[in-house]
Amino acid sequence: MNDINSIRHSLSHIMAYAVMKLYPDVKFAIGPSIDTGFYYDFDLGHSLTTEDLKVIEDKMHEILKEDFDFEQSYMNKIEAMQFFKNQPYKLELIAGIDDDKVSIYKSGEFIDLCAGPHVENSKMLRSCAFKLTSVAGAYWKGDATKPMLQRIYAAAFKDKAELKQYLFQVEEAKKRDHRKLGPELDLFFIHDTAPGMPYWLPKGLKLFNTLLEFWREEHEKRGYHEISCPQLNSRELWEISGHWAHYKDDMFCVEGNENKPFALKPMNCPNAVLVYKHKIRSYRDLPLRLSDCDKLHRHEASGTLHGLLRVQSFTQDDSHNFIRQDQISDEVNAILDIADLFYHIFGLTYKAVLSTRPDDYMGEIALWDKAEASLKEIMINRFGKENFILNEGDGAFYGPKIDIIMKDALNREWQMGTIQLDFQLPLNFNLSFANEKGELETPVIVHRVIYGSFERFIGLLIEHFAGAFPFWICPVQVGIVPVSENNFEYAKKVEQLLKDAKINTEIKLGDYGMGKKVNEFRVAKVPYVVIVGDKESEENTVSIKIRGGKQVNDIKLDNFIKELVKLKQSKALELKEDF
RNA sequence: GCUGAUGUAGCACAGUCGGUAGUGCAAUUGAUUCGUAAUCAAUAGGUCGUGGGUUCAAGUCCCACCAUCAGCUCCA
Repeated sequence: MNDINSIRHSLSHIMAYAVMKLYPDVKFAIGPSIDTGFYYDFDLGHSLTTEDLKVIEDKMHEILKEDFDFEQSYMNKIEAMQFFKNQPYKLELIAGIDDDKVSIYKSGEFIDLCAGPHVENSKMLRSCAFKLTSVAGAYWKGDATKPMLQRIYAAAFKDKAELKQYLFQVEEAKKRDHRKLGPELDLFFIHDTAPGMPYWLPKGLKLFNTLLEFWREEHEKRGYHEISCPQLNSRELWEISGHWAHYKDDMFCVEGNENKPFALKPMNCPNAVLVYKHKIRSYRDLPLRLSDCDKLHRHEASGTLHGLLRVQSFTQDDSHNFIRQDQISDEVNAILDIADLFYHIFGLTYKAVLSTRPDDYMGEIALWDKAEASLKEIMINRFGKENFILNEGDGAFYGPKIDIIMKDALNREWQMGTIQLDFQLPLNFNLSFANEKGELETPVIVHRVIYGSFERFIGLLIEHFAGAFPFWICPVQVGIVPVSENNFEYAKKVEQLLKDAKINTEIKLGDYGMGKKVNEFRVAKVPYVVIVGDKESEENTVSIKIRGGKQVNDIKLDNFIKELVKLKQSKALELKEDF
């Protein structure tokens, strides 16, 4: 009965009790349990600081010394409204309850509108461990137009050991944070003068380009045609596409010469549409898949930026597929196949979400219904009925969509790939193609990305692998350490041969000890450190230290290179350890 | 954008009651020519995020702005 959720939920009531004692005028909102503890939202009429948390936490411990039951009782709505007459948020909640019977919990002097469950008695919470971790603003009912409340978050577990373990895990996860690892590994940095616009360093760009190259190969095989379009477009284009009306606050605008306003493109769609319109199209041209990896700029609210995961300048691995209505199912399936391939190669797991027609939809309802039915069928066939999330009414106004969600090191969710059907843009731009009878038909546009954006995907990869990437995407695949200056010549020969074989190689010819050089490569998480001394140069071999610590000696140089080329081609997740 | 917090050398950090900034690693130079997680020594490096204010005196106190961090909202 006293599962961890009732414990956490009960502790949230204890916290509310403590806040009530410290701030008698407080208005209570809601206080649920969450994965790692609980929170409670309060309206105090003023904000809380970190110091206040300590006071509240002390008060909670004081309350827990008391001995009281968590008593459930019921009221009808009228009684409840009367009882909570000074609690506007509770009144709103009561008004929203369908049943006339309302559940109330009393714990000590604190009485709350609550469906439970709770532990039976405050004694049962004494052995538990909790820590108030942060204060944050949170909008009432998650609505930015409603008042901002003060939310207190707490971590809570069955005992001290579990809490300590959790706090330790959080610290460990922070070490995987791409914002720390990325600059440390010389992949990228972000300067204060260009918030949310990453600088790609040589190693980071190498990784970026490896992903891009893989992407190009796989998409060319599947009938995609890459294009590139203007970064700056006249405002007129955005007015036709409808973006100006909906999106102008998020666009970086440029005052053009001769009073012609321009804006940096926040998405590629209108340009792709112009490429489509560049020629008269026939049904024989469809599906026409126009992909592009141009840079996009979106002005984001200042508090939302997050390393590479939420930036203002980024590169979607975009494509706009122009198809006939009866090609929707096949096309979406083919795109999901690509997504499977790409995520599988990196060992990434994901969650798929189908979002359907919102209230403010545009277009023909029959087309929506048909498209949604086929998307649903695809999802059920691929993931099983229970293994995808259906967000009714959460689609874009122009069409239903499938999103791919992944988690970062700290379990925060990020949208990666997305497949969006669009019935509206073809109408805004008056797109057409000639069918078999020579009549004009309107195509459907599928907007789709697989990585999502290279920036976000790389951010996630850094965290997923903690910087120790699979061999084929490592910016430095082999590090070379000569034992002494006498071995520089042979070391350079090894370097040249590896480079000829297109293996990313770095050599350390500095005037300092080899131990330090080996360590530098270890810190940089280089998969193979090649050590060459007199013995190796005489025998034309290498000794290697493999990432993780294993050592292998006396490997024939030509064999080593051959094996690395094979490893690179295989795109294996694991390093080869036997040579 | 909103709520709270943070900002000292490339990085990690110290700096007490307001008295004019330090340590380690990295860098540079010299010595060392070395067999696997960091050779020794010396040197250099900072308008303490930016701009105002209080004060005889500000890294330290106050205000504004910028950036970052934890959330909320939004989003690839």
